[in-house]
Amino acid sequence: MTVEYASVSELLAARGTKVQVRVGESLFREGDASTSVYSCLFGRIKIFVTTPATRDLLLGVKTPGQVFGELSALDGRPRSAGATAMELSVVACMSSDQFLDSLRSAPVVAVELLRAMSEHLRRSNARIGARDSESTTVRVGHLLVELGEKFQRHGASTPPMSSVSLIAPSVDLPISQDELASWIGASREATARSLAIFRRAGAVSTGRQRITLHGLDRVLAVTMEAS
Amino acid sequence: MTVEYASVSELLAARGTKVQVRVGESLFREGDASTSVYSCLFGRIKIFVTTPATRDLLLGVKTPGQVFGELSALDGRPRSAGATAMELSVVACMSSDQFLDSLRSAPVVAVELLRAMSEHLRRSNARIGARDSESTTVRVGHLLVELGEKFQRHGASTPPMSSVSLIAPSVDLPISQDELASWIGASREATARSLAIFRRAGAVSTGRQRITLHGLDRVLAVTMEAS
DNA sequence: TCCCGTCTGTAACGTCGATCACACAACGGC
DNA sequence: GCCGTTGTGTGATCGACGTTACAGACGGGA
Repeated sequence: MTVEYASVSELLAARGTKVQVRVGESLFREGDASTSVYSCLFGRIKIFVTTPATRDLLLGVKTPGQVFGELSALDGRPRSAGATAMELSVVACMSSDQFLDSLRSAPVVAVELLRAMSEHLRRSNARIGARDSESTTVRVGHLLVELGEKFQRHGASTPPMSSVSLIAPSVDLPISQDELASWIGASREATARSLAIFRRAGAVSTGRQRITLHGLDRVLAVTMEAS
Repeated sequence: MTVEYASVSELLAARGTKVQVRVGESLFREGDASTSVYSCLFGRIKIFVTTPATRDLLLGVKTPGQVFGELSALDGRPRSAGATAMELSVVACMSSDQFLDSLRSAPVVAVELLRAMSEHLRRSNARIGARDSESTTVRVGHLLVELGEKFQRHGASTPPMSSVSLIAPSVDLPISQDELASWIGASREATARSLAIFRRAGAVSTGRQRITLHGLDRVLAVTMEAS
């Protein structure tokens, strides 16, 4: 007899195999034939496609409670994207067969997964629309806010330096400009130029492998006025 | 007692309400609160988002047997895209509630829908990747091939004019350059220039509201050499 | 500590495509 | 048939971004 779960992440947390992954370690790569499904329990996993030569393009960042790798588990086709740990993480995984059995015996979980995939599809479609009509600066701004939200939740944020920081707490993003650039599909130089705009506006500070956001609202404000 | 169906389209074909839609008629628009789910029984339905002003961006074309409008039915959020008939069509529709009940009582259908949505997600992600690395001409070529495949299946193709046509049958696309341009997210002028390349290569003929493909393989060949 | 590799920051230049501008063809209404 | 409207085809200009190039900063290893 099986216990009832409300979502795929609960199912995986309870019945999946726990695996620890180190920074930069890859769970699977684009084109792989593996069909396991994963759930992030701790840490951050980046999902990306490798487009022309060696350029990655960020599709999303998985944080605790989020499921990934479900596409190949559902249709049996090769991985459409790669998954790599951005920091020390713990994931739960399960074989495609066991996963599909669970879905068939627990329709509630299947419907919950359908809802989660709806969100993905909405995001992807919105991104397709945004691609054409937004400048590099706007795309940089959106990505910074998105990453900022992901990182401020469980991440180590900078201690407040003044009373202003209480209103707009700083968030450190431990990523290089190269990474940032490839994620939004722009050159590193264009990304650096855009970052300079945010820096001059006081919305971010930049350093080696580090981008500090001085309040997501301020970043968003600069993004907006760059229309 | 409910009959067992193998897929959502079968379910809708058997239990949904049939509706006829005329050319240009809209089933729902982006932002609408409706939550019905649809299946195309006959004809072609285009799915699109409206980005900045009055520009549409094509997300897909639904042909008989394909389901659409399922995102809002699954998560209850507003329509993320619009649906309009490209020609006289017949669709089957069902309320969100009845749809969700059916999924819960028929896990096989839910899993089948999950597989279909996996495909959508793969397509969307591939498109995000393609956006950055492909020129207008290449994007035009891909769209022409995609539309050509959709239209040659059930569409009225031009009668063969020579023995060559047997190898490379012509397909008529009844669309304007304006539409084509907005679908790939380019200006009409840039699209017209790209079409000129295909025309000079003999891969297509162009006319008023009409693009005739002289063999999908030839279109693809020109697309390739435009790398 | 020194040195080299990696990362950041910026400038110069070329190119693709958006925008503007205009000529012409096709179709529709009168 | 005549003319207004809509759609096609193409040239000119301009801006944003990719590319190339280089200078300086930081960090790790010998």
